[in-house]
Amino acid sequence: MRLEGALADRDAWTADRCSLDRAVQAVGSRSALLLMREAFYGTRRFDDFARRVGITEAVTASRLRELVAAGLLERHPYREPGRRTRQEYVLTERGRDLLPVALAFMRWGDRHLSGPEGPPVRLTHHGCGAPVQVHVCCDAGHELAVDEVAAAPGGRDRPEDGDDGDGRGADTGGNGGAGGDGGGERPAR
Amino acid sequence: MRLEGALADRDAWTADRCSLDRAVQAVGSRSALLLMREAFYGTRRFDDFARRVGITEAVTASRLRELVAAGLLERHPYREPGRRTRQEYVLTERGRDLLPVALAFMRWGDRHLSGPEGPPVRLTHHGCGAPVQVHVCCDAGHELAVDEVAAAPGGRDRPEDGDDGDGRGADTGGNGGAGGDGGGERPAR
DNA sequence: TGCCTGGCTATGGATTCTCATAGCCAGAAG
DNA sequence: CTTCTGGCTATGAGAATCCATAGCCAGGCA
Repeated sequence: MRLEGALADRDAWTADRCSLDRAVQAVGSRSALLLMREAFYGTRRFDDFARRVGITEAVTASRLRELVAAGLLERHPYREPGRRTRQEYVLTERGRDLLPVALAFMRWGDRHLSGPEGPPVRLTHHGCGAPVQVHVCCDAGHELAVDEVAAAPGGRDRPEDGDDGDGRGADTGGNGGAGGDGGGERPAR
Repeated sequence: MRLEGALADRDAWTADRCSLDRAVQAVGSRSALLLMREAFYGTRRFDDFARRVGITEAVTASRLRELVAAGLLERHPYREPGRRTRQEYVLTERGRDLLPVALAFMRWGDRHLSGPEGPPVRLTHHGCGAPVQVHVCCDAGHELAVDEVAAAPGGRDRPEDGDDGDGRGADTGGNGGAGGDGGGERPAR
């Protein structure tokens, strides 16, 4: 990784606003990540989360509350005939945006931590059947190795960067427009 | 996400060998991830790690030892003139493979957690200057949304990603030059 | 009315992670 | 030899996370 501009001297700046740090603090616990995995698998109900993840109901309640507070999940009331009203937990746009994180972890584990039996779950593209990967690439389509990534000081939006710098709520839902850039948004399908 | 084959009934199987879980247990702590971030930034020495990450030397020593044991970093002795021999910590192939995880977290934080000031660090492709993204896509080049990912039972075989546990060094995602590109591996747009 | 059940909460204790502080060791300096 | 310094380790306290075990509450059911 190459440090550019004001970042060039690594001792001249601190990473106190680091997005990686913030993200890890927000959703980096094991149980939170496993709950998100289940949400990606389609789970919506409290006790399904607890049972499928294999954590206690107390932890489930606590993490689910945090994930809702952080905006990754939303509570929606539902009611089955003859049953009382319950809450289900559904992914928000922000929660869905965490997919690359979950899959990147999963793929790394597949590659480096699965024993001779191989990985337990295989991911493919439902449309074409090809294996799923998580890539680091630039908007021009090049895949990058570590030493091809350049880090420069950030700041408010620059036209180039394809996404809303804002954060909070600004859903990328359907393509927030954002950057003129002409790339980096939703794929064709 | 679509569950296929034996996975279709989510209550008929348990995720006890889950790669995501294993990966998180192995390198999911905040300090470990931040140390890896510093390693990606180019840091190699003990006290630089401690100071730049902002954790105590005790934690630094402990995590660094774990990361070496897990094969993400390697200790190499070095010696400056007039100084005694020291150890430096350098990324292994397995450690470099964690880049998508770190950057996926970072990008998510950039997008959803950075305040009005915007993200503190901007990542670009050193070669072409375009912003860096982390994509979930299939080998055919399609970028995938959550509901396009299919999960099927895994197992050994599958030459492509069946890479074993001890595997260091293998592969690196066939791309090597990557660059050739012109449309090959990139997300379809 | 009273009991039962599914969904969620509360409490206590064991682990794990982190910080703060102090200590150890191999050379360099004197 | 003694002292100093950079690199690393050890120890104990506090916080976060997790498990196990109750407990509560709304509504269905008898």
